[in-house]
Amino acid sequence: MQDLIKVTKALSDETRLRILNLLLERECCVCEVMQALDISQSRASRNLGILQDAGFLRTKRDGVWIVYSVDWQTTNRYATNLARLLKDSPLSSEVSTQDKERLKHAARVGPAALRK
Amino acid sequence: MQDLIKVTKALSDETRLRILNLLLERECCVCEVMQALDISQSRASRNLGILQDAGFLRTKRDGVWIVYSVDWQTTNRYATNLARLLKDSPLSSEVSTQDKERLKHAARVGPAALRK
DNA sequence: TGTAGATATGTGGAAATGCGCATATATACA
DNA sequence: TGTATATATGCGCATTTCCACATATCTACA
Repeated sequence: MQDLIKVTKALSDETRLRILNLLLERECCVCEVMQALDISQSRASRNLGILQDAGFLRTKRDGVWIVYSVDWQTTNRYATNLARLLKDSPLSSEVSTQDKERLKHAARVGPAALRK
Repeated sequence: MQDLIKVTKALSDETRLRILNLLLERECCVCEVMQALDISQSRASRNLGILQDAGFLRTKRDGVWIVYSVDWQTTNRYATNLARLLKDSPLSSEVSTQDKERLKHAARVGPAALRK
């Protein structure tokens, strides 16, 4: 039961829904998520962490960057089911369209560079 | 997107998860839910309302009682998917087992009678 | 038509959540 | 081995959520 609660709680937030929706398109590092959703670094990092803790995401290091991607091998079966549901019918709202558009132009450049 | 948030938010609470899990067994009036989960009347009513608002439940009147049941005809497709997911693999925790056990012995008797 | 009783809802308070800001951590690369 | 920089996290504040208690509503049935 706690597994299911964790999963639904993770998805019951607009920011995290947008992030998962984005990562279903392609894997991203934190700084790309920041740019795509136009949110702060701590906000991106924290919400990615919550999605990962719920079993939706996994990480790998790529040079300087931590790359998050959807974890289809997760042990939380509910997460797999929900991720598939969202993949089969992606968000179609104005916001999520913009997210994906901004992702196209996002550079793999960290917060330090973005501040300038 | 808001539909999906509403649905996941509705399920991200233990009380409501227990209620939906219960109603997947059989329809119930509010007083039966109170008894099965051993919760207060206002708590039962409010959470049933939230589940209904999210698209999971529908109601019908049966004499003095309002009977809640899973709405498989809901317009919120996410609700149908989640309800099916939960139906296919019901909660198996200690708590939910007790809920179903208490439901067996629940009488269709209102709060007034239960207070005595 | 009155009323008992089942259900819904207003309210206040405690706890949880989400965020920005500042700072800590950790690692790639010189 | 030092350091620049990407990511994680402690903290305080504002907002939301959840509950119990009390009260309102609404309808079946006398």
